Amino acid sequence: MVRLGSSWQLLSLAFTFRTSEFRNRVPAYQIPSIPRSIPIDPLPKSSMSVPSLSEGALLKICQGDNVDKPILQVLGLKKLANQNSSSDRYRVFVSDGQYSNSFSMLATQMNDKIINGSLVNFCLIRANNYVCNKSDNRKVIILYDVDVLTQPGQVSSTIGEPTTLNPDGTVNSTNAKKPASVKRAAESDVGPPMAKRSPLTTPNGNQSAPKSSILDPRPVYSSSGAGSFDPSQVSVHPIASLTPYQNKWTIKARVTHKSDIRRWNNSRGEGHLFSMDLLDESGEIRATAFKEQCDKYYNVVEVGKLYYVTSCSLKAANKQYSTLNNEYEMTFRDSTEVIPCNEDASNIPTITFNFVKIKDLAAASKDSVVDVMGICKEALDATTLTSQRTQKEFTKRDIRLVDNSCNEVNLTLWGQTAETFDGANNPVVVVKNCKVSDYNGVSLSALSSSVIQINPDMPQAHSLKGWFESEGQSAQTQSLTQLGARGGADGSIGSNLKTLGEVKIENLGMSSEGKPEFYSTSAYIVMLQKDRALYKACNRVNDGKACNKKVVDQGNDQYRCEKCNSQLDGFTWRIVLSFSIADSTDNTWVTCFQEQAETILNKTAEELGALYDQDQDGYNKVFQAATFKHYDLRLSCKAEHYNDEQKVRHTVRSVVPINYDDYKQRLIKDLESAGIEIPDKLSKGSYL
DNA sequence: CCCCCCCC
Repeated sequence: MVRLGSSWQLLSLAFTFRTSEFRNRVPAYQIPSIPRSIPIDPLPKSSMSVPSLSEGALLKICQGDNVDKPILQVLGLKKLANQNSSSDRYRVFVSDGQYSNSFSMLATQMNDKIINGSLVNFCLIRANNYVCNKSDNRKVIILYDVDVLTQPGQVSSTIGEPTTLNPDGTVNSTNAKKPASVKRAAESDVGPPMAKRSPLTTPNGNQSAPKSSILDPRPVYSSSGAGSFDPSQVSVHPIASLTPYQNKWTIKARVTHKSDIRRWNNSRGEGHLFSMDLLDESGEIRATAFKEQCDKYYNVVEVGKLYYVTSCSLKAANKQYSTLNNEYEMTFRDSTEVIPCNEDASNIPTITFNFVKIKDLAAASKDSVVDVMGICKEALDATTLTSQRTQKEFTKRDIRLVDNSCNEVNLTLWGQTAETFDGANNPVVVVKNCKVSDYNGVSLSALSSSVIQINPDMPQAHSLKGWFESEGQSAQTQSLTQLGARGGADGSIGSNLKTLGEVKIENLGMSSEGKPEFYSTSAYIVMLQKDRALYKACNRVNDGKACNKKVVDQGNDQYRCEKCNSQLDGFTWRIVLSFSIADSTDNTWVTCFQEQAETILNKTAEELGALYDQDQDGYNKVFQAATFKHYDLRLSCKAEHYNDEQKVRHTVRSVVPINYDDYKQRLIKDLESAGIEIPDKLSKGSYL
């Protein structure tokens, strides 16, 4: 009964389909899942009657005709091998009673109908929304929205004797039935007027399709004919159907994001590029234009507008750098064209937001990507910094957002966005795709993929503005971003709280190349390196900043600083302290500098230098006294190379004597979450 | 062919 050829597997390899879920940008409180109980589609009142199939619909669809809501029978379902996709995909064998087609796919948002048992073999469906896509030489029908018209078991056999369509959507002359009933596209009375045929646009010959009058493929726009673009000649493909294996296609999509032009210069060469995000009914994809294409199209493309885009190269998207819901990304090539589209755009979605209330950011996991809307309560000035890591200069600006959850959060803007931001008159700021960071508690950081809108004309924005003007600006609010809230500069125990054993097991600091990772811990100092703890430093002040680089003692009260390239009469003592910290799980050697070292040794660098010169015994006692003290520490760690060997260096960023109230509360919580009951005699209540 | 998103 169900005819499953070996091509099932082939198709599953060539075909990819993505869900409309936004993967990789799912905070902890928003876990996508398939609902467990889904109501079965409402049935017609006369539930025992079986509607007629739309005979011939599948052939028409494969020829490009638009058949309105055809009624089809499901003859088979096959779950495809899950290729790292977040959701199962089903291939459907469908029949219209006259023809059957084994190259149909069920959009994943329809999966619930299979899971709840309503979409079963032999059932009848109405395809409310579908597309027919040409993938290589195959016609693939994607069923976006179907209603199941029969109850399970109501129909238990194949209706009619359908002829299987060829993979390319054609039918062989020997088994073609009732061809007269199949109208030519141009004569069709359903759907929009179709394009005229041209012999030049039938590229694939008719080897497998002798009955050419019926079986000619639809005209396909050829980008080789410069300036020949005619939207009416074009078969528009859904973004979700694009794969690297197709050469010629056109999408009709809205630009939801456009990056600045960025320049690069590395070992592989130099150049410049911009990228944009494209959205249609079926999905989204990022497109990048390099060099000539960047110059050609940067000014053509406007955010929010619709374009036909043709013939880019597709390659696997690097999910590390994109939160877009697509396995692929596009690269412009010479033959790519981007043509503004002024047609009706009602079916092309506009950018959508999935706003998270500021209050709820406290529960969002670090590095998740969220959309936020808030009133800009304050905008600090833009400042210029130099990255320690890359030595590149960049601009940043912190702004403070508040919403009607009466919570505030800092959002950091970067680069051009930071420079041009205008926070005057408390604008509504909408930001799509910003990163949740644990800096100073909870804060937000814009990404290059962030879309920022100021005072957008949206109902929620107007209502937020109204709230702020009427009550918000004088309301009692609380900020999630504050020093010390979670791992702040005051050293209070903070976010990313780890035991030393966890830090090692998790290889903290090893993953992100050269970029420090921060963590907090409570530990004892068990051993200090007292030799080489001091160095003589350059005391020159340049631009208000001390040089502090190590100087060479010339022996005649003269010191040489290579950094400043100068001879000095004096120096200042500075401390670089190495010590080992331990908790019940492990121990770690860490480094700390001047300020934190002075806290730990309870001496200033100058005092310690004097002891070093004049009182060896006193110097040693300073280190003895510092041993076996218990601290709350904030550390950063990153991998560094020491001749071929990779080691993680841990640096103390802040240190305060342990807060035992906090510490015992954490221990009690840990014990309880491990399922251990706290005996009553410990009067837990007094601790919590 | 980029892939930086920086601050502690």
